[in-house]
Amino acid sequence: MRLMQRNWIGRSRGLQFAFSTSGAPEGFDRIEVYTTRPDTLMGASFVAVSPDHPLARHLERHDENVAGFVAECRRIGTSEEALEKAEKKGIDTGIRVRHPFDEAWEMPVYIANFILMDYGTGAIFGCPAHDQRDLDFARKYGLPHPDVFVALDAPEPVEATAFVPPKTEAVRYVRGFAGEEVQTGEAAIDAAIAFCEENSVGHGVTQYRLRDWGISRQRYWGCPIPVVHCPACGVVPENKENLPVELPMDVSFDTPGNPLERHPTWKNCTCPRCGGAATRETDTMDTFVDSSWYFARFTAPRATTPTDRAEADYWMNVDQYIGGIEHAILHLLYSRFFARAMVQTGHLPDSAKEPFDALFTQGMVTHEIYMTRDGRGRPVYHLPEDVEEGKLRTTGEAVTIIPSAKMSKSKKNVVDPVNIIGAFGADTARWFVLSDSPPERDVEWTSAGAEATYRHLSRVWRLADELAQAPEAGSAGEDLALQKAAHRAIAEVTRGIETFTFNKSVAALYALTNALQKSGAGRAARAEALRIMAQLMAPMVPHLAEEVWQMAGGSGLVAAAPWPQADPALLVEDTVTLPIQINGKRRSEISVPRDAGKDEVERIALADDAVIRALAGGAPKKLIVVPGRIVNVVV
RNA sequence: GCCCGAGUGGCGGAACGGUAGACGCAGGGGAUUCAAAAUCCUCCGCCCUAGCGGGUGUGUGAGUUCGAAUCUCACCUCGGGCACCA
Repeated sequence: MRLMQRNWIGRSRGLQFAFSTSGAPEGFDRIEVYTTRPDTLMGASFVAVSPDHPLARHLERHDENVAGFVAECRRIGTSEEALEKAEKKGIDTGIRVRHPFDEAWEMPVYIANFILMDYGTGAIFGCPAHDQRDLDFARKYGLPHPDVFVALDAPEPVEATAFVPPKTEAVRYVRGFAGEEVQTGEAAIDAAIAFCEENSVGHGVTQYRLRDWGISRQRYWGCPIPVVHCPACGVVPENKENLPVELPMDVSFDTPGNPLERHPTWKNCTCPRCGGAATRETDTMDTFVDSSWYFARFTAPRATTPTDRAEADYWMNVDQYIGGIEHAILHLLYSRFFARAMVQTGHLPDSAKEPFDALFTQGMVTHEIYMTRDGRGRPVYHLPEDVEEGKLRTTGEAVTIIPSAKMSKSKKNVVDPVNIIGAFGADTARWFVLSDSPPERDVEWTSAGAEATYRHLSRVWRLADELAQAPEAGSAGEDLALQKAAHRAIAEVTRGIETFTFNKSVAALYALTNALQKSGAGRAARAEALRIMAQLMAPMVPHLAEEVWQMAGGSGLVAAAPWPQADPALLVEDTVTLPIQINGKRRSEISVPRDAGKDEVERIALADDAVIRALAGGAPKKLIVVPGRIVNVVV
């Protein structure tokens, strides 16, 4: 998670410096470049700038060839996929630069299609030996590719494949200029930056990758952006007393597009500055803007200011964030950013700089997608409940089944638990949803088994109902056995809830139900076990739990009763069954007292039939006894 | 291409390096019933065996260990993210 965010932010440390030029137009006597590998400066063979670089823009106006090339780059440049497949191309500007360490060393300046204007300075120096893109480019245009460093074990010069070892790996520098001859890339980079700073060649720079942080969307569903477009004053912010600008309710979605665009009374307004006729911004904010700070707002939902500091101080932080992995680098990152800003503006306490104390990443619920096509061949999606055996319920038309994907309203592959609730009740629906899959995993939705869940809950109710018929007193042994089972359930259900493995909690409750059903315990012991069961299942099946609680003699509401505590003394067994392995394979098992010493376990194990057979009179080569766990005999 | 994550019965899934498959679903057999529903009992990874029992088995291949689903390395498949970032 943190790694994904780190990659997204794209922090890098490098060197920024300038090449001095010759033959360049006025105002371009220096070209600033940025590199994360300043240690490869002696392997430079060309300089390349982005088609959007000021130099390229300048040349575009004076040179037909350049204009043609740049236009071509822009044409391809729109689609990311095209960009990926596009060949590395460039055009020689005729301009030359001098190497910062050697006045006599000249290199050509290209405009190249693979250089991005919005990262670094929009200009690079190419080091073909240690960058595949640069190497492809250099080979295409017949430029040299001198090695800067070689592998320690196989010092071969670079040919078709650039030599790019991890920065943590030590290599031998053959054209180094700072630091040791043999050093890691990391060390060399640090040494190179230090060297360049000392010699006033350049300075170290930490870069962040900038990505699309635009917040506006052309749609109705979102907070209006409180900005007014005035023909006289231009773009004007709405006055504070008019905030918030609220969405109009009387909109229709009959025609495609943003309804705000064609809403006359909302769209037309007066300019907050000059009072003249103006129009509102019809773009709205993406929902991530709201979701990035709603948890802070929730601490004081009726406050007239964004937050109430006393309330925020009291309630923040968020104890537990639960969300899908798709939020990892979007919502979670934006929220952290917002929280930092809100700490600085005084809306949140300092401790909320990181607003979430814990994160649980839940899986997605998936379902098949059912599709037909309309008269014009456009896809039409259908709800699962409208489809039966591959055909539409209404018309009998066959549907195309698209493999399972995350549920989405637009694809209509959503299911509503309302069917289960209608047939079996809310308790069954909740238990069913929690029972099988651990929540961090993706699950294919199926309602198969809902009925079985209902049968199980009925069985629990029946067990409570039959309590009166149980014998007044059971044997002490049976009573104790049931008590132990109940306390084991307390331990397991509690652990399951605390670790979000609700499926394991449910499994433990099944086990307790089975134990109760088979038990010969007396009425008091059964009632106690039932009360514990009611408490343990209350979070999952609150209605049934209250009933069972009452039937078993609980007082008040089970929801108000304190969570039961497992008695450690009841969690241990007096005798344990130990598996016996012979050469690591399970061959037998023995029963020993819980507190049996190693010697005693050994003695019992060596008396076991299977062990005697395996040893055939000889002595074991080795005997491993892990108390309470296992015995392994090596022969 | 790079970076994460996951691969266990027919299915959902359990297993601090210590009896693989808990618990559930589906399925088989039986009891009860005139019959059914409901309920209860029982079996249930695969192969061999009449049975007792044996072999084999956690994506594939190696390794560490007395012992590996679990740890290490390589590979395969699937899912997700990023993707010319100098």
